[in-house]
Amino acid sequence: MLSKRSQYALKALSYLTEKYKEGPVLISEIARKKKIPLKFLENILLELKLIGILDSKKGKGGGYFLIKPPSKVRVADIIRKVNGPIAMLPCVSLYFYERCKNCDEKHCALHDIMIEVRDATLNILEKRTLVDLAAMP
Amino acid sequence: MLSKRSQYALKALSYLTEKYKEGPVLISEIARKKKIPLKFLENILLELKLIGILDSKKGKGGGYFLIKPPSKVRVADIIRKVNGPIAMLPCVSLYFYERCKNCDEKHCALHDIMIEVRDATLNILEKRTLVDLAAMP
DNA sequence: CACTACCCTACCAACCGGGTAGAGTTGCTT
DNA sequence: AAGCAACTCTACCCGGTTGGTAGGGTAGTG
Repeated sequence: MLSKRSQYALKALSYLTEKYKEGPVLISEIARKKKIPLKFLENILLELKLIGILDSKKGKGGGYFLIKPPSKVRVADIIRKVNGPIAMLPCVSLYFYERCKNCDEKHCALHDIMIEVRDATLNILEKRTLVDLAAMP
Repeated sequence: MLSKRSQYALKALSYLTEKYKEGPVLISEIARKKKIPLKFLENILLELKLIGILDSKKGKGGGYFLIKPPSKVRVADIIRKVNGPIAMLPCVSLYFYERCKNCDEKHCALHDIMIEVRDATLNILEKRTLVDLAAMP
């Protein structure tokens, strides 16, 4: 499961994508519309800014906004940065790889299965961007 | 990512599958061979017994053993019982479903993407059993 | 009797999912 | 130019869970 933090981050980003052309959006507006605890969201948006996905403007008329066009931001990358590895095991992660101490990867059946799962997942998440998240009928 | 607990559980079960015909296996043997902290493993095996995957025998010649043929135990079910939901969001989980407070599932693009991911994952994990975990060359 | 699973307590460090207070920056108004 | 309101930003605190380490006691079985 994605952490609450990651779930909220995705929800917030999808809202910011909808409002992409309308300039800065208030934290409080996002919190209200997406039903996210205000102070927690504040913290999450700050992280997304440090990561380089969002930027913010202080003072009246301020708020948060996407720094890049939504079509350039992949869902897989957001999840990796906010939640961590997408793979189920460290020894099959592409971006967070760690060697397995208790098995030989060449002869580990668990390893093979989890690589399959990882590839199937990435095949979906790396093709999707924020644009796909905001596609509302 | 799977929790350490789940990773250890899978490793332990794959070892018990290899030794399926040889009777009870000592906790200490599993811990040594799979490099799992002994006391932590003790706790994990106990849970697997309560869940109904293992049984144990005390005294000399005792230990833990599989209660069912390895071919009857699906990897997906082990993960669900030890780790929890396989899906990335509660609102797309089959066995741990929770309604989404901040979106309408019929019009939520995130929801749709995560259902795709879930199905791709389950398509692999529900076909695999312990037999596949122990397949060593 | 020795062996082994079982069960309990206590401790620790780090992270998660929040809550609360207040300081700092900016823009608008007067 | 001053002041206020609208905002972000920073910091600290809480209870619970994760992933251990360590130790000891109990009970069933060959």
